[in-house]
Amino acid sequence: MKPTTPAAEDYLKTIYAHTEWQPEPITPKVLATRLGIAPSSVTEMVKKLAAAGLIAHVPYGPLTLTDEGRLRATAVVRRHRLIETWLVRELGYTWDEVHDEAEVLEHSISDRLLEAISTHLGHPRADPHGDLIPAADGSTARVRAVLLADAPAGHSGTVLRVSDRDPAILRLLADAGIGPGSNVTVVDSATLRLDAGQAHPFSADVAAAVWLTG
Amino acid sequence: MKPTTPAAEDYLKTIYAHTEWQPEPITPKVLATRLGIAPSSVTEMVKKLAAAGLIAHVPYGPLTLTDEGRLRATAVVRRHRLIETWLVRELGYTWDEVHDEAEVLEHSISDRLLEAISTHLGHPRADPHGDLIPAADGSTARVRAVLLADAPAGHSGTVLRVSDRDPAILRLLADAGIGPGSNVTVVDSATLRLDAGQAHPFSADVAAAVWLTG
DNA sequence: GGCAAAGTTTCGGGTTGCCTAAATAATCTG
DNA sequence: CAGATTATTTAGGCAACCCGAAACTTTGCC
Ligand SMILES: [Fe+2]
Ligand SMILES: [Fe+2]
Ligand SMILES: [Fe+2]
Ligand SMILES: [Fe+2]
Repeated sequence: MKPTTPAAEDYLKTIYAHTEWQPEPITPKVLATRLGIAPSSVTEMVKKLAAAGLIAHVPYGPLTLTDEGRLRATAVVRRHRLIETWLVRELGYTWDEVHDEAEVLEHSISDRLLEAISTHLGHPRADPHGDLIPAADGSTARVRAVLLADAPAGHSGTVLRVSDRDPAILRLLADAGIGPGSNVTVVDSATLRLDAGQAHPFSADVAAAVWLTG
Repeated sequence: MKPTTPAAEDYLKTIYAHTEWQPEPITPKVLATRLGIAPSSVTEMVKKLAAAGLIAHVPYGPLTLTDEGRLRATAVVRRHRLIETWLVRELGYTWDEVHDEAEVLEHSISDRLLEAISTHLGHPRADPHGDLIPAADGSTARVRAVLLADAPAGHSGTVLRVSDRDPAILRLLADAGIGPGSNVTVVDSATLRLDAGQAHPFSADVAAAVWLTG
């Protein structure tokens, strides 16, 4: 089967990522927005990916990965998250600085290097943001999680994951001492209590980026 | 000034590398061969690089770097060699395995990551093959060296550098225990004595890859 | 049901970087 | 120094990705 190009890898990864924490498949419009390109460009690439058997697509319908497509996607995600973990653990990066670097390197490193890094790190299961790292065979654990925005007042849980899409949110949370593993209680729709200690107000943006145990 | 593409970086790097251990500037034909592409492709890219002020070129003449071009080239060489050093020192690669990986990564890592790696390694001055690593400002030390093929019988010296172009040669030398820092004596045009110890026959290919102190 | 808005695709273009084949310039050789 | 060889450039094409504008579906709403 034909090797995937960096551009194709980004399409597959983004299609995959969209269903990682919610069920609905992605549409071309949303995909175009996420990738920062024109919808017409998506149509074109979608045709190629469908022809290559990596995605299923009926005209005007949503985009879903085939088994082969999902395998390719998780391979990219594995690269991305291992690179992020490595940058934080070995090279002094903070969790808000690693995403962009990983975005590039995920398309460049060889399988050999990837596994060397994984071994070097002791085969971590999650990246600095709490995202699970798929295994080399593509298998991924599934975790039940509740978006902070959807958590009722009084809900108590552990922070599982923070989306790394917005570095500013990551810096904000780091300053508050909140990250994966933190035990928190939702005081009200805009306030969080950390470890039965200090209360922190939070914005809607933050609420849409933080995931807690159910 | 316009950022360089991976392809352009490879052109500049290869033009630079050609004059690193010998004076004659490279010709389009040789450059095409080194890059593994057609001569006409070189003509095309050369026009762009000349227009960008990175190389000097008169039709049917040789290719030489401008100051700006040399700066860009040494930046790529710095990346390449730091990556090679990092792979060997931190990730268990042997010196014959690193070149191809570095060939890709040199175009992908950010300045930030490059300097983090350099710091992590304690700012090494040479890569695993003995090639000097240019400083961040582009400055490079110059070393007088003699190609083993040009060394007279009886010549004694230290191995300064082994070309990493042919991994087989690197494996051969590693097996013989010969590398940068080894003290050797040229017995005759096909035999080398290591540290006044064991004698090793060597081929013309090896003789063209090993550089000794003068 | 009918129509406007939103989403998707088609179409014509543009850039980068590569190719082969053919033309042209430079160099070598007898 | 002329013909042959080699190097270089020109010309025409191709694949990967991207774009905007226009056409065409689908959806949402009165
Ligand atoms: Fe990320
Ligand atoms: Fe992440
Ligand atoms: Fe190398
Ligand atoms: Fe090297």
